[in-house]
Amino acid sequence: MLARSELPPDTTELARYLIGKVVVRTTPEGVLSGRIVETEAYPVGDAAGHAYRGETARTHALFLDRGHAYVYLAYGVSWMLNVSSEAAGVGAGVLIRALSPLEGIATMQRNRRIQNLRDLARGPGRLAAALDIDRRVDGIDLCRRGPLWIARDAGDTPDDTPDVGTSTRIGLSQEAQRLLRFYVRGDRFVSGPKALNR
DNA sequence: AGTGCGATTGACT
DNA sequence: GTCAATCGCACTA
Repeated sequence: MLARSELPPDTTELARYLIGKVVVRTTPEGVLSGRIVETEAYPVGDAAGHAYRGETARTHALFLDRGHAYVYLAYGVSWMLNVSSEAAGVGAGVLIRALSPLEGIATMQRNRRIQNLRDLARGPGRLAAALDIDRRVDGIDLCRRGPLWIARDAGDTPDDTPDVGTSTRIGLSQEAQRLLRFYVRGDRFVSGPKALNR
């Protein structure tokens, strides 16, 4: 499990820091997990961020201390998993965009109703569906063991650092030019157009 | 109360 | 490559 004190207290640094960490979901079906291979930062003052116009019922979790889950429904279709990223009362977050599946792959395949490993958790809505994430886990503390938390892979070593690329964020009409997306170069579980993944 | 549109996806050409 | 699905905000009146 990650201690809150080790999370960089800055949204953009946290987005970079979370690459390579592991999202763990515990359900009655068993443990589901995947390594984070793609994130996006939505820092303070970002017009594309949900916290930009202040706290509302929906965005409450973005204003919790860093390391809490903010989960919302996009386009009425897909759930999005974010990690709150600043001090309590300050609204900002990191969107988790893709996972490399680790544990519980058969259950994820059932949750997604597909077999193809590459498409299981490649994209924010897909990863939420694979891990059975929805509003039930909104506001959960990801720095405590529970239904949803973030871990460091047991196999990680300091010299095992992935090659992380930076690009513009995906699907935005505002603040579209800012380089706030982070991804593992060459990883087949990263989403987005080829041009953004060099 | 009505409107516009979004941090997406899957089906289809 | 195009496009509809589907829902809940945020905003206007």
